[in-house]
Amino acid sequence: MSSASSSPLPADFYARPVLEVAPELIGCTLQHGRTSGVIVETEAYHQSEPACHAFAGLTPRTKTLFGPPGRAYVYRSYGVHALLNAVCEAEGIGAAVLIRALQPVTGIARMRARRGPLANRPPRDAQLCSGPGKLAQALGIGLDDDGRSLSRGPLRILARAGAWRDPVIVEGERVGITRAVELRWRFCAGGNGHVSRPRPRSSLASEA
DNA sequence: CATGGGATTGACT
DNA sequence: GTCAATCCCATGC
Repeated sequence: MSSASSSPLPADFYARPVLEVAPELIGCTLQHGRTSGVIVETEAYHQSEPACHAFAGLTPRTKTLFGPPGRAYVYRSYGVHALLNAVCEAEGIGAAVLIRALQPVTGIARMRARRGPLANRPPRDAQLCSGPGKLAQALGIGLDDDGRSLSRGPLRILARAGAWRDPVIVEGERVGITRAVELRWRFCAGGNGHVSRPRPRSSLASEA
């Protein structure tokens, strides 16, 4: 019937320029155990620009970032939140796509339980995964997942399917960084209500 | 060994 | 709009 189950993206999908991969991940499904959601917001990072962790070179923290493509790079932000990235380009090059927001699909009750009572206030589902720290908490992704494959095992990203086969994508500037702020390396699903703030400026005229 | 910064979130003015 | 919480790790003495 209409619920087409799609396949995990192979490692080769990620072995390309990070600026190609980042927009193509919009509409794909991130799955961890029984919880999953459609990716509606991403950002690209590359060792050539100073907002990327790899800019300073290979360190213990960024070991995974320089490793083979198609794996998860998970690190702690502000001492509080776990952030999930998909490692891209060839091994030895530090590049990754930060997964910033999901539209929840399965395991929503479990996501609400993990996120706590704050996420149980309306608009509930719009706030469940509307940020990189939020989605990691909702899906139970932690530092333990650093280095894991995104093609095999409990943590996977599945190819676009169904209504998400050809999404409208809006570009904008990356969020929460202090350097290379002018690069428009943020990609969002156009008009989607599950994107994090600030919502990107759409090129479409304002609606009546 | 001490210090400072950071790809965030939630609470508050 | 502002601001603190909180931990990993890069840097420097």
